[in-house]
Amino acid sequence: MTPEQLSTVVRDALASAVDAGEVALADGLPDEVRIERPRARAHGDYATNVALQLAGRAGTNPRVLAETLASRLRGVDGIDAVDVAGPGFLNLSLAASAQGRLARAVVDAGPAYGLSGALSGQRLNLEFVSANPTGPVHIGHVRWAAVGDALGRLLEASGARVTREYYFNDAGGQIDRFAATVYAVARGEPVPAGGYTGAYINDIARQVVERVPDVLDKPPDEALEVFRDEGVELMFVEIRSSLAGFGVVFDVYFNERDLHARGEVDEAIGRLSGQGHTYESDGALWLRTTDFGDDKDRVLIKSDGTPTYISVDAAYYLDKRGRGFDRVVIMLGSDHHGYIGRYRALAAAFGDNPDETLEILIGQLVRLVRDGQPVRLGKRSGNLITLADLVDAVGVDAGRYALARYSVDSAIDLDLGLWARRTNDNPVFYVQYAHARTCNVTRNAADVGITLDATGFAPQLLDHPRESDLLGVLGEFPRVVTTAAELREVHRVARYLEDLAGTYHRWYDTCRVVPPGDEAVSDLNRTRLWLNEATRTVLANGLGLLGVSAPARM
RNA sequence: GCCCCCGUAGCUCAGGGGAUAGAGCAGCGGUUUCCUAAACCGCGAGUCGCAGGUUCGAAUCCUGCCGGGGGCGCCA
Repeated sequence: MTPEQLSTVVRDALASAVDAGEVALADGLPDEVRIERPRARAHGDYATNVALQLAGRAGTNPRVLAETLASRLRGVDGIDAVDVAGPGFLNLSLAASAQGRLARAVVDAGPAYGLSGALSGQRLNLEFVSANPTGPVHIGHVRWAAVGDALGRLLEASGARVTREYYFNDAGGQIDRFAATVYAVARGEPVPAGGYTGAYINDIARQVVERVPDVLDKPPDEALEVFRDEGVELMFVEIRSSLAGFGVVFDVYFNERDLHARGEVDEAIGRLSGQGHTYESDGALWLRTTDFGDDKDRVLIKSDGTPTYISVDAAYYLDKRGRGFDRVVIMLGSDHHGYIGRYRALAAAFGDNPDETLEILIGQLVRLVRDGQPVRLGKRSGNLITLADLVDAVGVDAGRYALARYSVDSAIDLDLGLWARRTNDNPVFYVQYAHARTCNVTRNAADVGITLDATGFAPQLLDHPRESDLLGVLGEFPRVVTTAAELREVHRVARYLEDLAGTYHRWYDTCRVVPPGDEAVSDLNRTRLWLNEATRTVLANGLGLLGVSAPARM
């Protein structure tokens, strides 16, 4: 029996008590009865505080309500024991057979175990990374590369339709400075003020000259354009390929230039003006974002006649909405948190309810540390550490896992020494090792003739406390996935996997699948192989959600 | 001055209002004629920053304060 099924059973018991007139609920039945795994084994396999929650509404005291439910639950098939404890908790213990059947259900579901329709019907646009094409992807972007990609997988697993999108700022002043820098370096001149530094600039300059050999003979204006177009293109190819090397591929790479070229920026400004949300002052056009909760108004068109980034963002927001997304999710670094107010104001100015159509996720700073000292210098980009530097130092799996295992609300220091280590103080190896171990058990079992054969599956034999523990953790997985998706908290999956890995290792230590020595193979051995395979399935599915590999051998 | 995030064991961090606050690491002590010891078991370790409030019940929600990090352009 899964926690979800148990939850339904308890709700049914409540419903029948209401029907029988034993309980009167003012606002009707709750939609869902929450079932949790109690920390202490003495409190049963599962517990619910439903009686504590509803006693007030039922006009009775919690223990009385709990007893009413308990008497109805005691007869239910698969439930072994029901106790009322403390102020009114209902502690439930399952029969081993009812709990054990989960092993087979998980194996039968395979890669689908953990998928749900919790978010079905939602169309989400996830924008993340969106690093400017003026340099390589650096550490400031990498957290969202790992977390955003994993979040996309989680949302899809929960039934949402997701588009991953990269916004490519290929217009504006920073690109002008980038082009000027590359042009200057190609001519052997010093980097102009406000320009970019780093070894990658020399690479780009050299490659542009290779692609357009006569570029330096062109008139400066023309040459600058070549450096702009070619340089940005080369930079973008590098960004895409470094992200792909990190396992992050976007469905849409959106060019800012297209917004300008298609007139969408003018259109967005026109719409805002048409609805009376703008005014002129100091020669600039302002958007009255303070009408929508922002702390000050924002400039849409500068006094020199060019649009600000807010105008472009307005156009981009409209573009996304026009493509049919219910919800526009944007993931940004903490240095952009001030952006939330104005972006929400934009959505509101367009007549949307930002609580429903816009979600801005803020990730706190990531620093890299080695031997207790902050790592500041990257190889390719002078003062910045790049994605490639991180992958060089710890590899893709450890990099992704390390970034995904902490709440994005916390600033983190990643210890490169730790995450590169192949020991169990490195959480990603602890989890991957558990997976490799399940595979090894399967291989050894096959050698003595134990295979996943339904005829030998006897769930009532999985009655060891460690088996109950393991089955309990396996049963939580679907809810961990949907909770993580709903809360946009990817780290919950990583923490769950660490819990599962530990529970598995403890089970493995005590409960053998392959019988020792010359002992005969029994149904217990055969049934345990199902449990082993169920664990492998969940470890693999969970690691897959994080974009981390699940090795069969280590 | 205003805004966002954080403050839990020596360290790094989990902990969606519930029972005796957890894990990993570090420290100390153990476990292998038997599926991978990259594992497992045991021990010690806490004023959940402080003060109020809401609640039957607060690490969790609210307010204020203290400490740390980050931000507040007609840059993007």
